Amino acid sequence: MAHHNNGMTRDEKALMQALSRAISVVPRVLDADLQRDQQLPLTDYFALTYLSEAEGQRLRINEVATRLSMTISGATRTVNRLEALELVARERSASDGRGADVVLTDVGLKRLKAAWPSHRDSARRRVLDRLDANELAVLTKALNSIGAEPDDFDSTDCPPQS
Amino acid sequence: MAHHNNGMTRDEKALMQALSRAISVVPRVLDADLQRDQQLPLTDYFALTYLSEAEGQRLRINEVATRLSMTISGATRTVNRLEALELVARERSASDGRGADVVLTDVGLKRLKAAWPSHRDSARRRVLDRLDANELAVLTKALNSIGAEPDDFDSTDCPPQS
DNA sequence: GTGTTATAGTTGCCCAGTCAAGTAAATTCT
DNA sequence: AGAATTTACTTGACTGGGCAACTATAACAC
Repeated sequence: MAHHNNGMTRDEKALMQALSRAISVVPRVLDADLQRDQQLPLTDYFALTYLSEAEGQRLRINEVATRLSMTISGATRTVNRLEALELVARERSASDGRGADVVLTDVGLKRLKAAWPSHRDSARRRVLDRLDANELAVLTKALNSIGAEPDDFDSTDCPPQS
Repeated sequence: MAHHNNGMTRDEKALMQALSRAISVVPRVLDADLQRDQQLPLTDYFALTYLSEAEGQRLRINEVATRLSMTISGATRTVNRLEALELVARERSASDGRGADVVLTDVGLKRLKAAWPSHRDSARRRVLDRLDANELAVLTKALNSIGAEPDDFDSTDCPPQS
């Protein structure tokens, strides 16, 4: 019953619990808010946002993937969805014919502008309003420092047993 | 009210960005670590953990769902997976025949014990080692306060701390 | 008792996103 | 130049999990 010494402390356990709760809950509620108000999935909204901020309102697929923290194939499918709605267009890159630039369309920009207030309010209600300035700063720094590989050991081979 | 009439401040934007990155990345890396080392999905690992901590090592499906922050149907499927591996068993509840208790089996407990060091190390490497004591405390509190509905939610959601 | 409503789970259907394999253009090697 | 390799996606197969509809039991009304 008791904690073993080589385990986590109570505080560490509490953090991991809080983290896994937030990880499940936050994206769901933000997405639900946006879907309800704007019929736009959160991922697609973010993709539009990143495009709107990009030079020439265009990004390569892999840049979309990076910004969304998803795989390239995931980004491909996201762009497919947006393209079907004509919120973005694919343009074969002049400089590199292997892949396409994803370009924000006028419709896409309008859609983004229309969705923005809703997402902003949602983010305030669900997240921002509940944090004071200090928490905001610490949280931002802390969240940015977790997750990524400490130092890449990708060449890990198969575990002992087969 | 703040002094920005329309958008978010730079800091607020940075937070939302950090949050959405962490939300994508953290579960993926923790899950990948555990799958690689223990062939056990993170969700299933957490389910086993909650069962091991429960009175009589048993929980109703809906309690599993609550702890995992997922829907009841999601929890049903998680339990199905675990049951197929014989890590848990369903037992029709004596007191309420509508549903089942999910009981941790001996095999399940062994599996959990075997997986625990791996998950602990993973959590340290990916998360805990990168935070100092103050960050840990602030982050825990902050993460616990975000997400849930502001309007109509039970104050039981705000966890007391000792 | 019978009928009605509420509750606990399960199941069918769907969607987003991952991985691995495939394709096509670009780059490097010889 | 042509072959080999690397890069930049795309696609097929699959998985996890959500929603809504359904089943079975329980509880309440009469």
